[in-house]
Amino acid sequence: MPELPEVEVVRRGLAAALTGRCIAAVELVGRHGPRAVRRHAAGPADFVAALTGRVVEDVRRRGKYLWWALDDGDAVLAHLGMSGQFRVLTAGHDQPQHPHLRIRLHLAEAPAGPEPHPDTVVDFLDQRTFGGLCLVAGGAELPAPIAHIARDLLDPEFDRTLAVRTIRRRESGIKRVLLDQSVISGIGNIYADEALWQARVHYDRPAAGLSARTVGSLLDAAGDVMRAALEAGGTSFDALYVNVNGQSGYFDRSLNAYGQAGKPCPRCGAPIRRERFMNRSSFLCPRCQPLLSASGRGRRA
DNA sequence: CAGTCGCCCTGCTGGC
DNA sequence: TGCCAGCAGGGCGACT
Repeated sequence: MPELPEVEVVRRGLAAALTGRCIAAVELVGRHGPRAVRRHAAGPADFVAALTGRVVEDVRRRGKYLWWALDDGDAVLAHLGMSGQFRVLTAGHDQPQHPHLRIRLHLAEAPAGPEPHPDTVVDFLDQRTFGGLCLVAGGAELPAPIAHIARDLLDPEFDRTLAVRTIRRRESGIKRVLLDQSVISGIGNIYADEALWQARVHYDRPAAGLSARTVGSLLDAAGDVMRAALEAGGTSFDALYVNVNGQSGYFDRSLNAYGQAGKPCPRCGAPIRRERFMNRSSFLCPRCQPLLSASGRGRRA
């Protein structure tokens, strides 16, 4: 469930722990350790060897991806998938290993000293194993595997006018388009439903049939809700999303539609409904978010 | 080429 | 009590 706000919380935590540090040692842990680096084409052993001794210069993010810019221009690209977590441990990491631990990095102060920093470890945990890391040559600015991902709503260079135009050219339902990371990145199921609720738009309205003004307000709503979620430390329903210190965010208390089936719409009081769409759940207010606009406006050919 | 769909995976929950 | 279906769902590859 990590979407943009959750990944940004993680990025900030990793930046504080990794920037200016050297990766002194890399462990792939257990049966699923190698799986966590499956996107590294040269294989698990190469990943470990290639990463060891590298110095992290910066931690960057686009949409739901984050990457560590290394001082030689390469990058370590990471995606949390459904359940990936980074944990920074500065002391006491001799406790029993977490069952979902896949990768453990031992840090040292840069320039690389002969001894690993005794107390600083970065762990990658992943229950459902959809996430993972890989090393991308020359990827510090923007790793090639994610070059097709569009800028996200919190990117200073995000082009709202361009995004509105792109969305309105798509022959598909609006939620499908919002979830398409090549159109705008960072939005997942939770924030898509929240933005649609905020803008009073049904998830299956054809994107091409929406006015530029409606699409604009939808983007603004998505940006607003993700900024608010970021301030709240992200959305946590369970133990699957936490920050690098293992703490939950509390934005789930502020959700208006997602996960609220049966509860009254905070705006009009009608019960929020859960429907299946794209093999996922969609939550909406049937009164505020009608599939057909009130005027009927049937543009049937 | 744009759009759609199935699959990857683990762990928890609910029904019988 | 135990078993299994269903659910959670981001992203990619394979189709139409």
